[in-house]
Amino acid sequence: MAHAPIRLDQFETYLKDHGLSRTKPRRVLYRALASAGPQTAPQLITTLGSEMDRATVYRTLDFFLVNAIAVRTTDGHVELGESFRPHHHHLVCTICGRSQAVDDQILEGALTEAAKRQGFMLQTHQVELAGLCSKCQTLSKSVIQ
Amino acid sequence: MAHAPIRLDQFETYLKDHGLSRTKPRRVLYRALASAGPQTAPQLITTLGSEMDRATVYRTLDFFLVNAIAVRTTDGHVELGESFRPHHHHLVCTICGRSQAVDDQILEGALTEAAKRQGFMLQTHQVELAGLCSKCQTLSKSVIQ
DNA sequence: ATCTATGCAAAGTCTTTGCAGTCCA
DNA sequence: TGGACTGCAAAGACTTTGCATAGAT
Repeated sequence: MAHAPIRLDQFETYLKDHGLSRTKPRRVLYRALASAGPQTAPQLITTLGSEMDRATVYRTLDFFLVNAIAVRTTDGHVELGESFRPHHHHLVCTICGRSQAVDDQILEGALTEAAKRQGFMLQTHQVELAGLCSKCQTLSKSVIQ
Repeated sequence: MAHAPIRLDQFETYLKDHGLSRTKPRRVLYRALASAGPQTAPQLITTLGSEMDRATVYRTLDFFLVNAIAVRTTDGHVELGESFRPHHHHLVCTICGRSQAVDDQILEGALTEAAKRQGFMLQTHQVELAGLCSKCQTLSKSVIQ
């Protein structure tokens, strides 16, 4: 999964502007989410175990969620909020749980048009897609046949 | 939370048509989800603990998810899938709060195509749109100018 | 009759919590 | 310095797994 450059200074500014403490664990977790995308707590613990305690991962995750620095996705992963990454939606595989980002201008346009057909001027939207990824499509076929 | 009548026969038919076993625990879990709406595994275990084993709750939940009988929501709850409750999206006006249903085949097609572009076969989706309804667009213009 | 699903019980993970020490503003 | 944050360690909650039995087609 490709990601935009890590805007660590944007994060620091955000904390400062909101009167929140800037600590090492918060920076570490922010970098992890910015560079590796949506992850679960256990995944982050595995990756960051040497840099911060498990309890701190959970507490910092809660802190991020409460302060809108991150959001939870349909499949239980956590990712940076809208302010810290480009706008996109999710596509989750219902079998293997793999999740990938959708950044699709055609889809964005379709949403705007659909709203317009009903007389609305679209301001915001949330979209969650779920289905079978290419790998699981193949696997389920071979099982069924 | 108000819910549509429990279509247990629809569920039975679905299982039969897909060559899946119809068992008591599956019926119990289905009724629980149909009558009480989205719930977490622990909640279901508390409620149904006397009727089925914890392990069975988890296994049946997985079974429901894999077979698209249920889906997972953003906050980690599980609810019945599209086939077992009316499909609809919402369009909410951010000023007057008026909400209307969206039943737009073009939009549905656009979602399917967007998933396909990433190699996914779309099974379910959730869409929430928000913006200004025609009336409030007019009103806000007259206020601004 | 065969194959699948369930219950039981135990093991394995994940998450939360209390407290003492450390770091930030 | 004072208050907030972190690490450590233990407790608690959640989820998964193996195996024998019961149930479904």
